[in-house]
Amino acid sequence: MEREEARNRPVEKKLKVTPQRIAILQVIIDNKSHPTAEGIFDSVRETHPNISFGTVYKVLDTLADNGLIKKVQTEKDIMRYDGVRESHHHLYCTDSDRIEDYFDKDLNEILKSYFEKKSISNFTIEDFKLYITGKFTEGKH
Amino acid sequence: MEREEARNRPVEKKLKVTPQRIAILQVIIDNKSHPTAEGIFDSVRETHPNISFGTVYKVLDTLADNGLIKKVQTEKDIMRYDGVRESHHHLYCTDSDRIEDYFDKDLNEILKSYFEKKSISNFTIEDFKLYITGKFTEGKH
DNA sequence: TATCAAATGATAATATCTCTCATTTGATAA
DNA sequence: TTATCAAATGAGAGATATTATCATTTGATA
Repeated sequence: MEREEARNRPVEKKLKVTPQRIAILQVIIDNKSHPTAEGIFDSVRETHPNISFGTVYKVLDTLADNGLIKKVQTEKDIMRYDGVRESHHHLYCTDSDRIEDYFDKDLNEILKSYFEKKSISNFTIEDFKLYITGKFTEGKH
Repeated sequence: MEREEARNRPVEKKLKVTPQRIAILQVIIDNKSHPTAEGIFDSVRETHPNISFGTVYKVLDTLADNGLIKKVQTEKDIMRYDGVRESHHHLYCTDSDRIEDYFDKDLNEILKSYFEKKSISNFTIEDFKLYITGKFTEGKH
């Protein structure tokens, strides 16, 4: 699934399409659970046993700098990475360290129109994201 | 200013009121710019030359665990701390590493009523915060 | 003012992430 | 297809933020 995607994203930004970048992007795109650099490293190692940690960090930085993936902060001091590029919000569980994406077009509209009317002095808004903290309840979670 | 505050907060949670805790809280409450652990350490050292880094981290963790201060994530992998306890949002500058508090009661109301009507499946909301990214423009910033 | 759980200070250890640089490689054009 | 070269990689050292350990000290309570 999404085989093309991992190859196409670097091209968009005129970045070299290396096997390492494809593999790393593939992991992030397939894995919806916001993996850490270490998790990505472990996964990529399965198919690229020689890739180094330094490369993983550099690729992640490059991809994030070019907006091809997003860095996500956690309560802990570990970065996580998100391959979803459409505007979305995050659900943070206060029990576990889990983060889930939250898509809500209505909410996006409300926020967008709110800040079209109301500007913040001395600040130009580029983007906003809602961090919703709480607890996952029963069910599949 | 706010001299009592730093003494009272630990009492609320039945934490021991130690000089180190008072000093650290004082720095965070006085300093509106979301200081780092290092910045806090440096400030506190001026009045408590023997305090250790480990103590600063432990106090910060204890205070944050008890909700007396808040941990704030940055794009970098450094934690920052916020002494403001009333509900507020954050402005992130994409140029500098600066974070500013953003208070907006109207926005809080809109979000609150939105999520009263619309629930998220399998998730119980405890709190939400809007992370607004953009750039500080001319003026005092 | 005696007691003791809790907090502190000193220091070592861990973990995440960055840097350096020699080598390799993807993209471009001859 | 092949030559060229800027850019990317791998290996390993290094930097920095944070945590752990533990003997000593201290704040709160009785």
